[in-house]
Amino acid sequence: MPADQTPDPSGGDKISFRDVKAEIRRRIERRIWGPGDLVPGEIDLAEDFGCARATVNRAMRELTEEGLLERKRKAGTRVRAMPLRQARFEIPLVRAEITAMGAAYHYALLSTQTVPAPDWLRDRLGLRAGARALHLRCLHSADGRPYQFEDRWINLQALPQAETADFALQGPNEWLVQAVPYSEVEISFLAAAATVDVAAALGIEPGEPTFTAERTTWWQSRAITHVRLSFARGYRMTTRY
Amino acid sequence: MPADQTPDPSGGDKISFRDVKAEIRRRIERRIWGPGDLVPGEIDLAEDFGCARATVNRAMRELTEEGLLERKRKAGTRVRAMPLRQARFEIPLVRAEITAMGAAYHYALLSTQTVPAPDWLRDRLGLRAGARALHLRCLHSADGRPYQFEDRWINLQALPQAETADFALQGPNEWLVQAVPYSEVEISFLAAAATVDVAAALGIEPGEPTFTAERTTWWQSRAITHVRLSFARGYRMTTRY
DNA sequence: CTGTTTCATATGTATAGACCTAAGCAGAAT
DNA sequence: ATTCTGCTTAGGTCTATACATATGAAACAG
Repeated sequence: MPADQTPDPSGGDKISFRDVKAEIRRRIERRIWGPGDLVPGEIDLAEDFGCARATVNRAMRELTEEGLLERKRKAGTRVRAMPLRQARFEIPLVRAEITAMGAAYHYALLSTQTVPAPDWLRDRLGLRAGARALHLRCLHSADGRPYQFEDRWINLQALPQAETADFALQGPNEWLVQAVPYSEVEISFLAAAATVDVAAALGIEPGEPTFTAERTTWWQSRAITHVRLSFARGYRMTTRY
Repeated sequence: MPADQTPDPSGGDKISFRDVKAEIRRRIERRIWGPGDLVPGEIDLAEDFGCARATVNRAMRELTEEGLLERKRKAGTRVRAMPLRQARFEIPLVRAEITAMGAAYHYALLSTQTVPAPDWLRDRLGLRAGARALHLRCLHSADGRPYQFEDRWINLQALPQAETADFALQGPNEWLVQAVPYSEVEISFLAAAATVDVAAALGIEPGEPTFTAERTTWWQSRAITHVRLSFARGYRMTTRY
């Protein structure tokens, strides 16, 4: 995780929790406190740094959150023997992703269909037999070139208003965000061979490796939607930390 | 992000920042505070909830961190119109990943070679012409089945001790973690067609879609290592939030 | 009408003090 | 030796208070 973005308030005289974080980081990087070592308690550090315990506490709490420290009551705080490598990916809406690249965003609805949910979908979303689902296929383009193919299923039991919504102009993702405020999500990434229709939509060869994301969304324990996103050739999901 | 893991301290009488978080979450989910709305100030909320401002502050700070709120001084706090979808992936060592599945971990070093860094690598790591690099190829297996093929390059200028290290028993990843404490990382995920040697190592067909991670690591602005990890057929990287 | 200054205000953070709680440890009881 | 019991300790959190800082908005100047 990058350093905090607030500018260095080094003019100030009081010690900030940021200063404490930075100093602890430094001591870990320089191996002054080696992996697995027990670090001094909050009270001692507060005294060393000339600040309140709460300040040290916040610094250490955040460093723990970032994977550098391990804390346990009574046992004290230790430098993680093996720093937790964690990456955070922002999952923007396609529109935002494309316009952020400075490209023109274009959306097209390829097909809509209300059908009985297939078995694998019923299984995935926990629907009863015979449940109906809305099946959408869309294409998102950047500067006229296919960027992402969206294959979406919406649970009509949970979201009946989806059946009458118009997805010709607004993508289902954007419609859903305004229809369902906040939700539990399971997302996975995988490499898949392009199926015939994915290949046709993206303008690639069937069987080509395709970076794919699958996302299932629940709201208050009810499955709302399942989507499979297939990205154009050469797509990379990148982050720094 | 999942709810905090600490057990509900509902026996307590004082209001916890967790309670405040949960209640604010509820109000957002139930649309009591709709997207884009300005929410009451910390002082008002503290009064409402019957707790100190610091408690409300922590609750709102964390919700902001989690992408549900937007805060600006003087302007106040708003519900994010479009909640920031962010996923955090833990990048465990392969060993941990495999043993966590309950499978037996096995590591094999396929080849080691000290060579002049190829152009693409020099470019990637910012090395000068003629710089030497250590090139390793390894296979990580789960219950005897290939799981991940590792194609790693180590900058010998930055880490000369790598040349004499023994990677026959310990994987380069684990060696590096103990050699370089904490580092800046760029990681990307992509779908690639298996090259001949990747396919041979993983026991798949050349050209098969392969989930691939590429990671470059710096320490104090010096490039340390670049690695390309190719995962076995069917691999998925999954998370919930 | 536009650029500048001032002011009020919401958030951001530091502090001292208090109490809670998990958990390591030691000594007692079995 | 093993289990139980309490003491002690380090972190976890809340409170009340104070000051810092960014910034929207209003007052003001050109």
